[in-house]
Amino acid sequence: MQINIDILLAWGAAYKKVAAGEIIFHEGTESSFYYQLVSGKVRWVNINDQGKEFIQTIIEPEECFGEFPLFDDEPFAASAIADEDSVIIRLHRSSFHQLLRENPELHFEFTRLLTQRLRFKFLILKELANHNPEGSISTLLNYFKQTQKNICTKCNRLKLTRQQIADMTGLRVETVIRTMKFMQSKGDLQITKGKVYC
Amino acid sequence: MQINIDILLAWGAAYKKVAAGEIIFHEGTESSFYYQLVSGKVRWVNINDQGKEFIQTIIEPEECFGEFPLFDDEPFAASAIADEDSVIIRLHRSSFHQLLRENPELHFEFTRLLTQRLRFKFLILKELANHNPEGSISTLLNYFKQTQKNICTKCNRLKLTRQQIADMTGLRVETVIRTMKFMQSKGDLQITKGKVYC
DNA sequence: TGAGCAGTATGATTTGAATCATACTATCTT
DNA sequence: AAGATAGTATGATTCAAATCATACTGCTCA
Repeated sequence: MQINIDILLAWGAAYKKVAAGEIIFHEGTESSFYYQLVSGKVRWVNINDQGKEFIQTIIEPEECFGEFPLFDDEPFAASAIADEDSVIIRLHRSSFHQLLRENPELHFEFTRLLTQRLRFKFLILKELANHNPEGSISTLLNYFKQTQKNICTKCNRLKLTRQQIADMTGLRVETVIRTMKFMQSKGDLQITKGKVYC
Repeated sequence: MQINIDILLAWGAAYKKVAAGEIIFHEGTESSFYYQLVSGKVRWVNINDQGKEFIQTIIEPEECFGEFPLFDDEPFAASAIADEDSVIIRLHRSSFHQLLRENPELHFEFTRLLTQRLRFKFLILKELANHNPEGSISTLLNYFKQTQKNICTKCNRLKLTRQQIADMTGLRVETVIRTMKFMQSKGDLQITKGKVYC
């Protein structure tokens, strides 16, 4: 879900450029803005004491992120880091709330987005709880296929690294590599020159 | 978050009694209703092929559940099962949508609820991904404390069984029992006659 | 075109949660 | 009050993912 850039600008939003690797906001800090990605790629991520990352969501252009504080007045639940040079746009929360009040259809779209994100978490959690790497990876890839995210719709090539899959499933990269090889041997997916085709 | 019973009734909602163990709705089935628990207890749960349960949320009186289909037109993401004889109330989706349209403040409250639930999933997922039973259990108990759920606010006694904690963290009940004993030995919590005090 | 680096892949070992089995305790029901 | 059952607890074993180490391949950049 995205809010049309022209609408955001009309309500006072401002662009911001971020460099690859730059932290847009930190988990645990307060927020006063609505964030939307214009171009580039951002990962919405938790980092533990050992520096290990858990990627909650990979944000793509036109998608919003870091919206929790706007609705529950709590700090950020995860950090946002740019995977590549990116452009984001942000709107102050008071303007954002007013925008929703004056545009109920937009509010419904937003509610739909939160629901889709919550459903995704239900899906991933039930798989993680099964302690079955193949199930977790399979479920994640199926989700990407259905939502047309992170997979090339023309050639079905997975656009993510094994490490990113590992970071989204709580598994180790070695486990993801071996599990995907196994899935290839079963015919569940194809691997050519290291590239995965679902 | 709850919608006042009188409002629900005024908009055409109807009560329904469910017996302990009764399945209110099944994962994967379609829905046309908004559900709210009036009395009793319900668990919102995924059940895998081996019959193992993953409890996504324990629903308490005045809380709604099964709301995803209302906003994203997809089937139920988990099943709802009554833990004890309960009373629920439900409103047809079209009336529910109209109720929100005519009451923007209610819609905002609902958005806040979804956000809180999403934040809880972010929290549990990042802990599960760390493969650290003590961290997962500790985080869950802290969450219950903060939200005053499942813990007696007068004596701090945990109202859930070890099995329920296991079902909410993806761990085995033996692991939860041993980990809680370990946490007791560290002074992180107290156990008296099998009862846990946080 | 070649060097360097990111990403993929393989092998060996460790380890802790799962698994299986069984006993004990608290609670409920008659 | 006693029997039955749910829940807690303990002990032993298994095993698959984590961990550690190292090699190979594809891609980027000069």
